[in-house]
Amino acid sequence: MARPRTFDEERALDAAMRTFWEKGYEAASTQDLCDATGLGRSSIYNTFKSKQDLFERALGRYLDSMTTAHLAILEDSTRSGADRIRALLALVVEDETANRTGGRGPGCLGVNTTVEAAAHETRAAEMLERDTTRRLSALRTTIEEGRRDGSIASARQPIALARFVNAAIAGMRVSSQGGADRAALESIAEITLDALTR
Amino acid sequence: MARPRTFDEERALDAAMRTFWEKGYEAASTQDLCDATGLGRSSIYNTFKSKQDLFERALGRYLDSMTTAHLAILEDSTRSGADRIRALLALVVEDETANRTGGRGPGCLGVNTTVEAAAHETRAAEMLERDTTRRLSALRTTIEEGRRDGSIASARQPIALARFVNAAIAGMRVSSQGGADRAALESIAEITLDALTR
DNA sequence: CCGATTTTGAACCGATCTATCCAAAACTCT
DNA sequence: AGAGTTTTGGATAGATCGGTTCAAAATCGG
Repeated sequence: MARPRTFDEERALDAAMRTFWEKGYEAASTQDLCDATGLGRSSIYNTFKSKQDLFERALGRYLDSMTTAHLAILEDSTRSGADRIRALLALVVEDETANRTGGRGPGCLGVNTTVEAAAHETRAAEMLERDTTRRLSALRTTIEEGRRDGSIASARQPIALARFVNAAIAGMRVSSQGGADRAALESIAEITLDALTR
Repeated sequence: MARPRTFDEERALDAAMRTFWEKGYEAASTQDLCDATGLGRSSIYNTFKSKQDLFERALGRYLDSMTTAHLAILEDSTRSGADRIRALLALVVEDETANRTGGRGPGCLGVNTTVEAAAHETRAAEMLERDTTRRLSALRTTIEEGRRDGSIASARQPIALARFVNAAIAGMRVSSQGGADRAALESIAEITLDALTR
């Protein structure tokens, strides 16, 4: 056929994702993306239609891996509902402290995009909306199971509790970017659980 | 002396603030700022040192007005501690739904800046840190008073509860930008209060 | 009413932005 | 090996970026 690629598209996507993650959509220049991926402009524009397209693919990759990991915890039927939520929040704490060696880290690309780009970027907003729906659905199911197994005592509607937990995660991520340390995040997680279990 | 200004610096600052608020720091161009304020480039650069300086002043103005309003609620000694927190969360719900006629609104400039710019903009990060300290301090005091007046039952440390409430507010703001409607925000606020009162 | 001083608008600066173009290189298939 | 196809790097385009310069306009004190 023809000359084959000398790079791995998945790897390039990962590198691009990290760049958008660290710098934000606007602040990440095509040159930054070239440097990060090790590709030339032509290769990038040949593989991806535009910076926007590359961003959307990177965002999709990020959301999918992140939410898949969260759903795996929420669907672990060997633990009580409350325990799964607890484990989920612990993972978020781990995430936020891991992505931060020394200074403050890049936070969560989903939250960042919701705040920075969801207003103008229709496509990204749609992806985020689908992701939120997926997360809320899993959270609601887990909470309903927690109600049944007795680990979740709150009489609030499961969907409302699900939105609450999702908001709490976003709040923890913003707090982390605002300088909250691990202990602070852990205590926020504990109190979030109080609202469900007590 | 000399020719006087034909514009009101405060009004210009407000217009600039709104622009940064709606578009974000990076995405707001100097042309956008000229259009929004109605000023020429020269007037802007004569009055403010740079885009960065203008942004910092706009951010300071925003944080101060926002946090002053929040502190007024938290320091209203005619209400119980829990009631003050409830009123604060209600104000946030009001804010988020008011800033959003039809589509989704610009959210909160404080949260936006924490997510978008706090990593690179040292000055902005310091302003946000001071603001957070101020907010947490007032929240902690209110929570301590709520413990004394019996409206707040949680045995968690007041400072931890303060961080939790602050994170909940950020979470509500991100949720709002992610498309949550008024009813959703109200239920998140209610459940946030559950964690304190029960 | 005039000199001093400041504001103002418009032109302009170099840098950088996203994106395209093009010719050389690299590969497959016949 | 040659024809055909794709990748690749570098040059380049056109727009826009933040910021400066400058002369005209406007206002003051005297």
